[in-house]
Amino acid sequence: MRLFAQHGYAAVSMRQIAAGVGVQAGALYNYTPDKQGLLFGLMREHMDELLAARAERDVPADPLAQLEDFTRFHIAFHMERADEVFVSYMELRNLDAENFATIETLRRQYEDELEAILRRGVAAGVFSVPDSKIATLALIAMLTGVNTWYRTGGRLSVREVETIYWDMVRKAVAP
Amino acid sequence: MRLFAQHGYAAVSMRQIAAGVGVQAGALYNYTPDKQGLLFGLMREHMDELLAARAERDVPADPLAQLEDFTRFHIAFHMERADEVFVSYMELRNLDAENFATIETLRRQYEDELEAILRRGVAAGVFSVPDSKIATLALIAMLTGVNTWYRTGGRLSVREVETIYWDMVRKAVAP
DNA sequence: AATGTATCTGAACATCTGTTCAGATAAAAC
DNA sequence: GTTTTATCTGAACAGATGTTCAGATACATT
Repeated sequence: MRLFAQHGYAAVSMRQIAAGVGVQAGALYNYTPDKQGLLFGLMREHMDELLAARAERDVPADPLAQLEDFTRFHIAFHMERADEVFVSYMELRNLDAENFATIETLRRQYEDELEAILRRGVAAGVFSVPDSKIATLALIAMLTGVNTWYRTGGRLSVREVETIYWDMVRKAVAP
Repeated sequence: MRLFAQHGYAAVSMRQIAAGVGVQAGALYNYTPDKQGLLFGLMREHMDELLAARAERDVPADPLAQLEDFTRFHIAFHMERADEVFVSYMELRNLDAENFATIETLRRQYEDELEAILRRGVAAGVFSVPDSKIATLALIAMLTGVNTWYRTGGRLSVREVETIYWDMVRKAVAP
């Protein structure tokens, strides 16, 4: 996973992966049908864990608290899995049509959770967004952007970053 | 460029590139010292054009108008160069240290323009952001996210997308 | 028409690619 | 202690990779 994140799926050979886990290349084929299966497995696992972790949280009552919860969850989860996030966002094009569709469905599920929050908030009059679908994608892009600059050990804690982004998210959807 | 965007730098061979321009692989070496030089050339050209296009615009007077101008410019420019943007954001890891630093410097220049706008706005009391550097990166990530979903010929025009995002940007940095 | 310059071809190079598989090795089940 | 099962090795495979280069081709200048 670290190898894929650092060099890219296509640039990493089965022999490098095998060396990474201390084994010969041929042995990998006891665990994956082919190279793409390996990538797909990692991606699917990541998305499953994302949705599972999300489902475990108990949802607050009002949309504003739900949005804050989503924001903090998204940032915290993505920050502690920088490699997985990177690969899952970057290597989609290396999946064949079927595998791509599977991952895309999972991603859509996750996006739908945020969109549902926004819609409820708009209906309740506590949010105002020009277009709930676009707002969803815009906010997720903004939040996921943390991964491009955050490095553990920097001047800000995860909690502080959460708060900074929450401030902007809250205002962006304010009426 | 289209090939790099669709399949990724590492997944595209020199022979494929050559075929794309109707030539044999060897002929490419009259134009680039090696494969990475080709990627670097495309990236550098893209960043130069970005900064040049930005420099051509005459800047509005107040920070609010400047921010709107930046937002609309960024979206419009990035939407009409989907492939270049995609490659420039995705293939950074395939550059060696020196080339990477060059591109990174150009990107930083661009980000600094937005940050300067934000700082002026904060100083003038028309903006309020928790951290101007982070806000810069957050906004750029959000705006660049358009490239993940927008397809020409969809239900929204570029101008409409600009306006939708501008609404969210404006509110996100509001006092 | 003859020369010089720039570009392109097509083959060759050494090396790497994903994948397969017979046989070695180890662990588990009886 | 023997047999079954699972896992790993190491070599082999056919083909692709980036890059080089002598020679062909086309074009511009004299």
